[in-house]
Amino acid sequence: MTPPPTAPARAPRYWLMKSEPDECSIDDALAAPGATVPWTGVRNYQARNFMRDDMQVGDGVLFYHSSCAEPGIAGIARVASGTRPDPTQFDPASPYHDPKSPPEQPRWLLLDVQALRKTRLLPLPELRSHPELADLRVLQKGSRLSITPVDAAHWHRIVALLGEG
DNA sequence: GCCAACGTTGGC
DNA sequence: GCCAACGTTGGC
Repeated sequence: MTPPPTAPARAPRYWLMKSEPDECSIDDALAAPGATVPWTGVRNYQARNFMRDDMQVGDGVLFYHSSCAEPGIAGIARVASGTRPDPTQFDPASPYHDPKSPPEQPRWLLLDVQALRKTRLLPLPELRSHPELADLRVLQKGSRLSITPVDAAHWHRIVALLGEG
């Protein structure tokens, strides 16, 4: 078997990405040039590895507001680039500064996320009210991961709940 | 502000 | 490699 001349496009994957609206809300993302923001500040190896190994341009993103008065899904976005080093890790003035990250081998990565549209807010309690979403990662007890994979079935259900299905 | 859950660090 | 201590996350 010879490999195909171009890599076959894999099925799109889906992700939930948490953002504190005080730092970057869905409105902030939509207002950015090209509605695209560099996803800075990921400082967790599992989340970094998702970006590096599993996320591809075009993947669907549920834009989630966390650490705020009304946590929940606030918009739809897409992965808009591959990964590159997150410059904030080398900035002593940044809260994301990591003095232990070797510049010749950066520890932390980011990718671009393009906001597609703001949706109604789908609050956490409403997500929890749907039994078919019970194993959504963000609903698990103690779930702190800022980037989590979302099953296609969950994605389609949530998009429908957002009134876009 | 509280606190449960989690990830990381570092002594051994 | 173990594991206690610590710092952080994030809903409430």
